[in-house]
Amino acid sequence: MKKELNELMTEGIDYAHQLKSQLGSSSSQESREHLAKKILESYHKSLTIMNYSGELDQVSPHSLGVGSPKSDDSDHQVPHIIESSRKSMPRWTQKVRIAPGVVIDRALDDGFSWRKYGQKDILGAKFPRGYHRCTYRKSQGCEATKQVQRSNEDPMLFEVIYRGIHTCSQASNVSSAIPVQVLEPNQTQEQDKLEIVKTSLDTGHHNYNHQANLHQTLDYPLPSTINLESNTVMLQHKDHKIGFLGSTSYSDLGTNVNYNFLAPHDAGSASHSTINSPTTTVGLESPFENFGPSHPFGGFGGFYS
DNA sequence: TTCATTTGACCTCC
DNA sequence: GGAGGTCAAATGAA
Repeated sequence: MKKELNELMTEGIDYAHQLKSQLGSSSSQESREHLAKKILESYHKSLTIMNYSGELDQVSPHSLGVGSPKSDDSDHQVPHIIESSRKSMPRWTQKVRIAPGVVIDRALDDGFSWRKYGQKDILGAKFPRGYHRCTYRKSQGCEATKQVQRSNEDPMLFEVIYRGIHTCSQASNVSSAIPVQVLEPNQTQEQDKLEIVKTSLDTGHHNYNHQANLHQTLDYPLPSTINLESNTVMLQHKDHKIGFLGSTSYSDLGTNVNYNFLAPHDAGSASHSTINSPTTTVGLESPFENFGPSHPFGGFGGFYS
């Protein structure tokens, strides 16, 4: 299995190099897309293998309430489990900078529909924190929530804390749950994996027009081509056991590419629920879906989900 | 009429 | 006891 993994990763790197070399040439868009697709396939397979290495079983999808969201009894069977596992719910943070003139609601639109259920003044914060939950919480038992906090220093900067994974029908329409991953210092194995993926993705990004005004607090630079105001995602977990769980997407000339990668450990629930696919455990979407300008990814900063 | 937002009260955790 | 998070009634918008 290790050998197979190695080969797949190496294959991905090869394709990435090919893609990189083509970026400077006049090769066709199709050719580049084909290579990018190959890269994604390689990593998709690799991550699938990694996910099946056993570590994911620590947390079953059901235990996190991401079983069939349309189950009639979902509201009744899961609650106590959710209650006890709320702390271990996947949590990540995204920072969104609003450009002047941009409607805040639109800028913060991540493709999911949220219902605000509370607002609270936070100690030391100039602005109140808004509490939102998935609109389909009642009807589909979706436990995803988010908190929106405006920055003290920069009123145009919003910190959005997501908790839980969407299990509602939106999850299959809005492909990825998490945009880009920032690794914590003590993450090693997963970091290596991500680095490889990142390297590949970077090669594909460099040829894109730069319109992004990225505000970054990332440990590594984001591809400078992501078409969004800003994004920062940190997957947090108390015991740091969670691997990495993230995705990125970018757009170029109408072609939007969305990556969604996922590693072992506690991220298991997300891998199942993010895309609602019974046959896929790695949240890797078809990389070349075309989204119209009205698509969530085509909106605000182009992505997230 | 339905659905979303607001907001004070209540609950939970540290 | 205090701060953060959630509930739920009241209110508003479509």
